Amino acid sequence: MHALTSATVEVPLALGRALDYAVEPEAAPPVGSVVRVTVGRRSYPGVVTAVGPYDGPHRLKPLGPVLASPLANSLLALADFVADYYQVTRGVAYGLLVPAAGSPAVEVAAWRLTEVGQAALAALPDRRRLARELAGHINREGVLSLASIETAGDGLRREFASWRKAGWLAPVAAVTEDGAPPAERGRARLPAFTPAQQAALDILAEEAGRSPPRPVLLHGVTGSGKTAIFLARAAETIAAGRQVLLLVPEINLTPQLTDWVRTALPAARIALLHSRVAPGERNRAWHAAHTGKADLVIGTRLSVFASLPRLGLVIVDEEHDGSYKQDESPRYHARDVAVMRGRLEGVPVVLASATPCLESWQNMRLDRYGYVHLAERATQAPLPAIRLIPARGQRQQRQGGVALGLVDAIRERLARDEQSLILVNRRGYAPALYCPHCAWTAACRHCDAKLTWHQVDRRLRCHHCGWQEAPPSHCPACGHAELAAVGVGTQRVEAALRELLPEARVARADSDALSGRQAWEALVRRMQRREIDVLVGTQMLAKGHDFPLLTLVGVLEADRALFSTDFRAQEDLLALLTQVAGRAGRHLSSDGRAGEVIVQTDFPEHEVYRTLISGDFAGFADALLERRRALGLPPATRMALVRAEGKREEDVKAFFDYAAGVVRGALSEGQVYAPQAAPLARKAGETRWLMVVVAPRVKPLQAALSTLARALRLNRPRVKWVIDIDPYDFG
DNA sequence: AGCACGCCGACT
DNA sequence: GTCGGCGTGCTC
Repeated sequence: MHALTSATVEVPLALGRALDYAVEPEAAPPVGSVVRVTVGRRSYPGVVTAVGPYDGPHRLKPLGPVLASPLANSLLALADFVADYYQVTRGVAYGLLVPAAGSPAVEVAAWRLTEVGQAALAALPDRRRLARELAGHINREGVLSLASIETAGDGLRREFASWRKAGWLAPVAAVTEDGAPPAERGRARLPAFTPAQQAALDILAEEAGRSPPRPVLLHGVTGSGKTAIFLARAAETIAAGRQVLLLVPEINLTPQLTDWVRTALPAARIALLHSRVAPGERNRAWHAAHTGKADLVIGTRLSVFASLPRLGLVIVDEEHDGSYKQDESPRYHARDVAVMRGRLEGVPVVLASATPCLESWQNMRLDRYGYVHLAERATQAPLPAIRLIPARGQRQQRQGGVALGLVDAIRERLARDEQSLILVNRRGYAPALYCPHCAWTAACRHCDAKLTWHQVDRRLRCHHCGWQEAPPSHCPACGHAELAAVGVGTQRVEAALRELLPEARVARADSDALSGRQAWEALVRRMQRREIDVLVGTQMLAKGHDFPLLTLVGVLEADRALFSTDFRAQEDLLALLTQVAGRAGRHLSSDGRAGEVIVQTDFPEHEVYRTLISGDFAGFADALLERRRALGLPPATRMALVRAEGKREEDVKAFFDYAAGVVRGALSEGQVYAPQAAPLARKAGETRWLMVVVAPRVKPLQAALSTLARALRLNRPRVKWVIDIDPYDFG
């Protein structure tokens, strides 16, 4: 009987254990290697966690190809942390570490011009600008280096792809990397720093020199030059021969930031790792990071797990942004994972924001984080003027939800050939179709939600499950003939503005009007070409491009956040308003005036609005923190949510009877709140409940929930359940 | 997580 | 008579 050798592999499935594969003893890949394996009839990337003799009962399948050399132990430790903390299997957590496309490292390092290509190029008309540009990247030996493509723009990459398809290029097997020394690659081109910026930079350098370094909160008002500061740190890190990880929120802003980074760090080798990058490209970027060929990785939340063997600095830009929290399993928070990664690797972490989240603020106050505050703008442009105007009460003075004061302000911009942006926190035309006679409202038959009236195609839509239907001609309850659309959504605002300002070119930007990236980019171009005077849209406009001629931002329906059931709604509103204020304030108007922000509110005395005007974020955050402490809410405590949904309500209730019992028995300190119907108690035909668990510290919370997770995986309940640690979404 | 197998309802 | 619902069990 032969002694069989096996490699134990964690696969990204909710299996709860690793699988063994047959390997040749002398050809076994080392622990930590990324490999491809077959599970059932499908193939997955996995991570080798052990190699040794096999004496188990299974008939082993052979191990697939090795996709990448071993991941660092610190990275495996990070995944172990994620598995324990967020209650997912080790396999799923390890799945975050492997390249999404999961194909082996590209062997090709460069491309050579073929004879066909040479001939074609010689006959190329001058007007093919992109082709000419790409040809300029070919060196004297007729070789086009991969690096020049990786750092190129979309257009050039498309051109490159078409050359390949046409057979103009042939692959060249791996050539030596371009050998610019780190000092050169870490060269920075940044504007001269103000004394305040220089002081901030000094503190960051000092904090980075601590051993071990602690995370630093880089808190700076819009326009204070935060980006320049962390890029200067990035440059120093690269010059020292280390790699930098720059996390950005999941937004359309990435191309702009990327351009900025490329200008500031002209010689750095940059890899982009966000979901919009095509799989092949992402795979290449992953390997560039893993092999140490990339100096800087820019990416969204998933890239917090990028393999970076020489990691020297982690930056989380807009650290308060909610898109860092994944809302599907594994429900990790990239900011928190970044902080943990910094701790595990002994690397400094910079958390940058104009409106830090309370979690980070508290850590700063407790001296767990360093603090750098930039209170002044680095540019000449003054902060935009904030104006609060009444939203309700004067019916005749507003139309379609737009106050006449705001309409006048838009008119002023039209006269000056400037642009306005109107933010409405709700899409559709009106959030309800209402019978004025009997108070009936159109409701979704699958959810506990009202249907939204969409005027554009005259349909009623559910924004929670996608259901749509034609409107009834008469009230189904009382037969009344006239149904009224009540409330305000983007479509109604758009319609109202078209009517009030017939000379204005009005466009709408929400998920109904813009599906996909092209539509968004087309809109951005139209804005840049001044083909739009007034842009009406949802929050998606708050982030995003810089429009030089945008001098007015109007905000409608902001007060809704003040009455939200979400305890974080107020800080989120302040962050949103601060961000949109930044949209208006980037540049001076033609006659030298600052941008203006007009918020329609009936609560001008509310602390969110007062803070927006005063800029006293510290006072706001400290007061909020005090209140959270009094209420026993995060970040003063740690919270977890157990959520479950099922077709039958009794199943869901039975589940929570059981789950509540398990957690009550296992929680040593803290509190298990009674299970309750979720805010949207019925969604897409499913009954949804949730249970809140709070503890003064993470450890007991985590212990109790891992007991629950184990119990639930053992005796599978008849409902879909999730455990959400540090929840942000209570829907 | 997928995917197959398996046993009970409304339809080409 | 078949298509298809999701309960149960397995993946090396």
